[in-house]
Amino acid sequence: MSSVSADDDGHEPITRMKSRDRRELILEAATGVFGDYGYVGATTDQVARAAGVSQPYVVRMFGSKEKLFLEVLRRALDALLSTFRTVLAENSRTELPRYFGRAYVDLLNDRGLLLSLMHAFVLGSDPVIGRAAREGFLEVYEFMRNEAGFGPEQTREFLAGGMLINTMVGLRMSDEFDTNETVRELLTIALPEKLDLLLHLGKTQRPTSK
Amino acid sequence: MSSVSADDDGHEPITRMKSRDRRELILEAATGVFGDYGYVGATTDQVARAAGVSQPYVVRMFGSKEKLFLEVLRRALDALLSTFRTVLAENSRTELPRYFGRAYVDLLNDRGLLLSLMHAFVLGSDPVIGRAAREGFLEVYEFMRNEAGFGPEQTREFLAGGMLINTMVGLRMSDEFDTNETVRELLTIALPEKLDLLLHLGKTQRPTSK
DNA sequence: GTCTATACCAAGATAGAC
DNA sequence: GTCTATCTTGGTATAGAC
Repeated sequence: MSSVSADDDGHEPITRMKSRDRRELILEAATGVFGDYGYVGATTDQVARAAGVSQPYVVRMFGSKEKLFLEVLRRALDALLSTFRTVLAENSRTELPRYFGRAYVDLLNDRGLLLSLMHAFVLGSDPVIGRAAREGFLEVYEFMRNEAGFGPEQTREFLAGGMLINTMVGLRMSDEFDTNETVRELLTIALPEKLDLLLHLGKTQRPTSK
Repeated sequence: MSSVSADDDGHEPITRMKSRDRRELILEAATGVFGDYGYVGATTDQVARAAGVSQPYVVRMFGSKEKLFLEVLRRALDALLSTFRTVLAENSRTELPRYFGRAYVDLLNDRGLLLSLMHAFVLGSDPVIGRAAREGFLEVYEFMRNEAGFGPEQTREFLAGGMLINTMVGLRMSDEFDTNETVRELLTIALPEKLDLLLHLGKTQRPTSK
């Protein structure tokens, strides 16, 4: 413990920072919070506390909760696509599906990233977020077809597998891995490999209160 | 038009009804609304207006928004499973996957049903809804494995395909079918057959205001 | 069985100080 | 660049009349 106040919940005077850095910090925190509670369910105050700043500051910096979410979505898509592009550049064409699968599951390390994506994918009826989400999904689709050179059926299988993984994660199915035989079976089937990774993410940590 | 008030937005004196029937009516309305806006995003007032009753009445009848959603979830799962059971009873074992696929897409007719399910599947971090959602998904999984006799890989493929369809629907991807070439391509790939069905659901009708 | 009125709280956003 | 204080809205739930 340092010599400052014992109240370390992030509300003691904070060091100033370049706004670029703070921005990154908040975006990371927001990715986690949106991943856990969804766009509507998450509050800007939760994001603020997770980032160690004040609630109004979050709104100030991004203009609105909606704009913040759009940035989180953008970042998540960029991370996804750039991961795939790296895989594409480093591996032989034939083994791609397997490598993509691994890379995808690896993205689970970035807490909330795939989860935030999934939350966006269910918000199609929202006029602004829905549009962004559709466009985002299409980017991924186009990457598969055009850059990675996947055929229609191969693309379908890959996307479907991804959505199944997302659903398992969204459901926090792994929370019951130890206590439920059927869950073990299901997860073993649903996750091609790297099951261990999903499990090591640990149980969902839910703050006692909102 | 009948002789009653011209204000027909559902707020004129309503005929009394057996509570069982009213209950069904509200559950149907709620399925649609939750499907469109998600559990958190939907309001009990939207549900009430869609059902033509007052907001407090909805809460009265179900105890809370949460309990209402749990009932919607339960009903959706029952509909899904009983549909599959019917298919199972009526068809030869060998062609099952195809028939299940069709039956699943047919469920899209029940506006909001699969959508509400999908919304539940992303709420794993909610202590009560998350638990119900996991259990629901497991019911479907067990049906496939035990009742329908699907093998692990067959089950995986089926569930994955289902989640991809759900995602397409959640994204309201079909709203852009006419205006976007890539969307047409994607939807043709993602929906094994019965694409027409998805399209005939029509554009998402979003009430001007909440 | 169903409504109207309303209490109450949570959350996003704004103003303005430092 | 960042905070505290606060306005405002909207949404769940309760009370009680008809």
